Order: sequence, then structure tokens, then C-alpha cells
Amino acid sequence: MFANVYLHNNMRKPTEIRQEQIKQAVLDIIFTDGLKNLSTRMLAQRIGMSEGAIFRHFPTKQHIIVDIVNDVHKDFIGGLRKIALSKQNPPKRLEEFLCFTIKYLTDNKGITLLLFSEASHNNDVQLKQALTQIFNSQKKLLSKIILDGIAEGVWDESVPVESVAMLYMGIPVSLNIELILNSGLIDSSNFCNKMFQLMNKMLK
Amino acid sequence: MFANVYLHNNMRKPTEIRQEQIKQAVLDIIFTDGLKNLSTRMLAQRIGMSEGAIFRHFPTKQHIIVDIVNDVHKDFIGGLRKIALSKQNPPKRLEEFLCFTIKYLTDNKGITLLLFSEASHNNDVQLKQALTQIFNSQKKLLSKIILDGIAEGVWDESVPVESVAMLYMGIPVSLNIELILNSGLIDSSNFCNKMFQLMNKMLK
DNA sequence: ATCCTATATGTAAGCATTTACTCACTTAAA
DNA sequence: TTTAAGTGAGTAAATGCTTACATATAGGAT
Repeated sequence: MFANVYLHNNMRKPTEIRQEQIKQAVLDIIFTDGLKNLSTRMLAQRIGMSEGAIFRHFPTKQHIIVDIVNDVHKDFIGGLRKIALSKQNPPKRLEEFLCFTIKYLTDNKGITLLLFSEASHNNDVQLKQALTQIFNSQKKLLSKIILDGIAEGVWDESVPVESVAMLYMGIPVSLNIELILNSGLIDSSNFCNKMFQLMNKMLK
Repeated sequence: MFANVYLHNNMRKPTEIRQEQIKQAVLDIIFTDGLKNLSTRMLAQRIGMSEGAIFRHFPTKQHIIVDIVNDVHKDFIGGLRKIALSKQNPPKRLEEFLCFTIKYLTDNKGITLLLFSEASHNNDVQLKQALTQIFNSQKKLLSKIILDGIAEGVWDESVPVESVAMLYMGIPVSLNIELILNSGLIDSSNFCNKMFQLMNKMLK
């Protein structure tokens, strides 16, 4: 009769849910403490499970990182691709492209730092390839939007597409610096709109 | 007579020179292997001295980082300040500002990653303050140039100064990503000129 | 419903390795 | 001859991961 009154504070959960929890906690730790302070001990503590339990759901710590990078490729790059290849006019696509980028990165605050930090070392060849592809995909998709806009005559044909794409690549980091300095408080839709205005002007 | 023919491979050097070597090696390691792979063992090996010797020249590893950040504040921010407050016309100042930034960061390849990574964790309050000041100084100095340009009538007064400054903050990282992906090969002066053209257009 | 069993999820303790840093001692250089 | 620069061996703590063991949970047979 009273058996179910007391909830166990360590109720078991299926591995799919635990994996999501772990990945979320990893990004959280990276954002607040930096990649080099990400330890499996700290990770376990933040989720509220033992360290050993983590290794029931992922074979190694590195596999967690790789899994996150794969998520980024699927969700983030996938979302950008949909926008870049849609039927809307190029300026509208550019605006959505920017807003989607900013929303994704503010919702997943550790990702910018993870991508940028991990990209810099060559220890894991497979991981580095995935990161390179993420960076190049972004540039390629944005370039497509710009080239479409030029072809349609809404933007100046003399614009250096490569350079504009490069400038865009810095936006996530500007955003991240701002997030850190303002401790996470940012008007996301306002930020994205301003960036669109600037880039649109740059292209005219 | 033959005493000086054979050079000792462990010739002793004054602490000032060793400190510079150590700081340079730290930035080198950060650029090639990432901040989290920066160990005193690796550092000693790269310079060609014993691990213990490092601690003759710096009390702790953290002190090396702090010293580098102080250098950045003096050399980089100092240089930017000189340009921002010079008597030249605003567009010329903007161009020099951008080129100086890019030159400094390509000459000291680990700095972008160091500043950006370290800024994200709160372990060391003093360090975080120094980093915040570096970011804010950059924004303030660039804003000054833009506002001067608006006052002189060369740029549009409706331009959102804050947003432009924020976009500028991303440039070093775009550069860094490019450096990593292209393994260090970049036409620095060409890059800086292109960025100037874009920002100038944005401001008109 | 109740029991039984297989399996997935959990834990605490411990492992080998790496880490930042120290210390006793040596020796080049001023 | 004093001092600053260098070394190699060692330390305690932290790290990623393993292991032996415990038990919640799902599902079929009773």
C-alpha cells in the first residue's frame, strides 16, 4: 500500500534518454567551464548518476563528442540546407538562414566552443573531417543563397562571395562572446535581424 | 682553442629569453593541439628542456597564460588604440585597424583560440576580467572610429554601431577557422583588404 | 493478477596513466 | 665563489575507464 509512496531518486531510464541527458550535460559543461574542464566525474555529478553509469550509454568520452558532432551535422546543417534550397527569394532565405543559425546556437550554447576548439587539433582524423565538413557546408550553402541573389539581380554581382561567407562564419562566435560577457542574456530575434540588415546592405 | 667548437645543446639562457620561448611554445601548442592538450610535459619537450626547468621561469602553468594575456593587452590593444586615436581619416583608420588585427593574430596563431576558450570558464576571476577588458576595448575602439566617421559625414548616421562592432569581433575567428582548414596558408594583406571593403560598404 | 527470469541500468571501489608541481642535487656563467 | 639555470626522480591528485556486484524493469508462463 505504501510501497509506491516513496520515489526512488535513482529511477532507471532507457539508454536513449540517458544519452540525450549526457550530451546535453556535456554541452552545458563546455559552455560554463570549458572543454578542458570536461571530466567524466563532473559529468556524472551534474546528471546525478555514478561515473560508471555513463559508460553504460557511451563506450568512451570521445564517442559522446562524436555523437554530438553528428547531431550538429544532421540538425543544424540539415536545417540550413532546407532553408538554402527553398523556393523563397534570396533575401528571405538569407534572413532565415541567419535566424536559424542564431537560434540553434543559443539553444545549444556549448556547440560553438566545441566545434571551434575541437577543430584545432588533429588527434582524431575522423572527427576533424566531420568538423571540416560542417564548416564547409555552412560556407557552401550561404554562397549558394548569395549567388542566387546575384543571378536574380537583387544583389550586386561584384560582391566577393567568398569573403561574405567568411564574415558570416564569425557571427556565431561574436554571438558566443556576447553570451559569455552578458551571462547568457541576449535578444535572439533582434540580434538576427540586425545581422541580416548589415549583410543585406553589404550585398547591395 | 677547440673549446668553443662544440656547442652545448643545453646552453643556459637568461630567464627573460626562456619566458619568451615558453610563451611562444604555449601559443604554438594551443594552435596545433588545442588548449586541453597543453601540458607542461609537452611544453618542455617542444622547447627542448626538462619539465622542472619551466618552473624556474614561471611559478605555475596558469601564470604563463596570464602573462600572455597581459602581452595581448599591451601589444595588441595598445596597437589598436594608437590606430583608433590617430589623426587619419576614419576609413583609413578602419583599414589599418583591420589589417593590424589580422597581422597580429596570424603572427600569434594560438591567441584567438586562447582568448576565446579561456573566456568561457569562470575558474579564474582575475583572468576573466582581463579577457573581458580585451574584448570590450576592441569594441570600444572600433566604435570610436565608426562614430568619428559618421560625425565627419563619410558614413551613414543610421548605421547600428554596436552591431557592426559585433560583426568585427567575429573576423579573427573566421580567420582562425580558415587558417586551420587551410593549414596556415592565407594571404594576410589580401584578406584584410577584402574585409575593409565589406565593412566600408556596410557603413555607407 | 502473480511469479519467474533475462536483461538493461545502476553503483562503489579500484586500476593504470597523466597531470602540475617539488626537491635534492649539479653545473654553467657572471 | 656566488648565483641563476638546469636535471631526473618523485609526489599527490585527477583522469578515463573497468570490474564485480546489485536491482529495477519488461515480458512471458502460470
